[in-house]
Amino acid sequence: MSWTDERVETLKRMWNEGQSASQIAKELGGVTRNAVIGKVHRLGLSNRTGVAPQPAPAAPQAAPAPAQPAAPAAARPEPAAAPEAAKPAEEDDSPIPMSAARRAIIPAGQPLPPQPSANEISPEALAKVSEVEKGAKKLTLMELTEKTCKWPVGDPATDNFWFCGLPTQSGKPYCEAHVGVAFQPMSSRRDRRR
DNA sequence: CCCTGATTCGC
DNA sequence: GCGAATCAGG
Repeated sequence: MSWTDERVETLKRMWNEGQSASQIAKELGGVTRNAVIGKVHRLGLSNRTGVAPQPAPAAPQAAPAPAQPAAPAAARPEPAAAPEAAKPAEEDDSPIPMSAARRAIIPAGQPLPPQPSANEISPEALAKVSEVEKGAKKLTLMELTEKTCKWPVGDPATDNFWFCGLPTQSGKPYCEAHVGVAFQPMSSRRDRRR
């Protein structure tokens, strides 16, 4: 397999969606996670943040060059992300707008099984879950394995029901995001690494 | 042991 | 440019 434009595009999209290299490799097929990571580096997008920080290579500018109003060079707005024409089919692609993903998921009345005894779950975790569910594999009961997140989504009495299916982090039954809401430590633990 | 990304280096 | 092997970490 080779890196066709299409495959590279998928790679970029998934990488920016926060998918892991192994997941991307699985999706693309014919490549290993190493290949994916290697490509990611070659493309120079190891940093998943949408906007490149740009280490300000600005020249020291010894002399401010007073005279000569010069042209309105001004600051470079940095085009940043292009509008990206929406794809016809395919799922909706959101660049992780943490702020917007703050709706009340878990509307009262819905049969949410592992309903955490505690009523307050970290908003971060909730946001992450709603995010993750958009990209869930939507597995059926039979498709679950020890490595797939078993978090149920939707109403079991309707067709709108599936299991998350994303990779479990370790020996847990859920993916990282769902572990976050499934197991709430005795005391709210605050630790943000990375 | 499962996984993650990062780096190296022969091809 | 590519990616397996390896490294470093959770």
